[in-house]
Amino acid sequence: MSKEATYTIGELASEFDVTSRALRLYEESELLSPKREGTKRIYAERDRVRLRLILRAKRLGWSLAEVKEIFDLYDFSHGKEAQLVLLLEKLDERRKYLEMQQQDIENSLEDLENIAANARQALADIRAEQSKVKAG
Amino acid sequence: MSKEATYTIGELASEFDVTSRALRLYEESELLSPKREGTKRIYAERDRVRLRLILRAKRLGWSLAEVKEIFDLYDFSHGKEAQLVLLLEKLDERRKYLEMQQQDIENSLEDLENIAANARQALADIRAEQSKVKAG
DNA sequence: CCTTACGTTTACGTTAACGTCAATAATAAG
DNA sequence: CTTATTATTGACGTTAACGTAAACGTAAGG
Repeated sequence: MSKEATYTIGELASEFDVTSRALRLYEESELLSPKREGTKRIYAERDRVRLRLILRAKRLGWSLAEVKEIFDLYDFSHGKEAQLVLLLEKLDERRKYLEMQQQDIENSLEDLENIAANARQALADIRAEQSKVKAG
Repeated sequence: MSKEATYTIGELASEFDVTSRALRLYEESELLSPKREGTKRIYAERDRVRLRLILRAKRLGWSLAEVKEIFDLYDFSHGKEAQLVLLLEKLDERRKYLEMQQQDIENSLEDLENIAANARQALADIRAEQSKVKAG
């Protein structure tokens, strides 16, 4: 009996801090599929979940087309063997890329930390020198 | 005495699997600064290192402008206190974003693995059904 | 009834990161 | 010397992911 929660475009936009223009683009790109109430878009929980996924994917550098590919494979995978095989292949491909990114991030964090350590040392040196001058 | 290794644009391009057009763009964007030998670009080890960093950053979704910001801060940080403080702030900002991406990747990997597990199960079911039919 | 808020479609503008010529030069190989 | 190969500088084209503005509809509140 519990009617699922629904959202207007404005609500979703402000919750996820995106513009309604973006939400309309995601719909045009077939990533979201809100119902209509007259002319107005009504987003369901499913759309909200997908929006969260879209934005996470974007933070990792995915294009909308890449997100759509996974969504589509997932949506159409119920049944056919060939589709399932294809889905598994694509998932594996994505997994490998994510693991590469994981390594990239670790390396980046190391590099940043090394630079930061040097900078902190240089800063400490400068400040020590300034105290000496003041005290001298 | 050891003269450092140098590279032509073609060599670097093929080593990193990018086009020479991209290398020229990175130079125009002030990310690389090859010397010239007449009119031809001569890349040094420093450029090669930076190119590696650029490409890694790109895999993580950075824009060229973001890469340049860090390069510049790093290059100009030797000396001034204010610059060092700014550098440390930016590094910390980047670190936080990288950590968010790390979390995003973990979540993504979990999601992909769940989908894959379901797909493998569905595939196994289909194949078991097919064997039954053949055998029956 | 008028305003305010929120929504709609249509359509042109913008930025980043290259791709893709074209015309030309320098250099190496046969 | 001729021919590839590799390079150069323009300069225009392209795609993605929105931004932005115009012109309009609708529903609520005072």
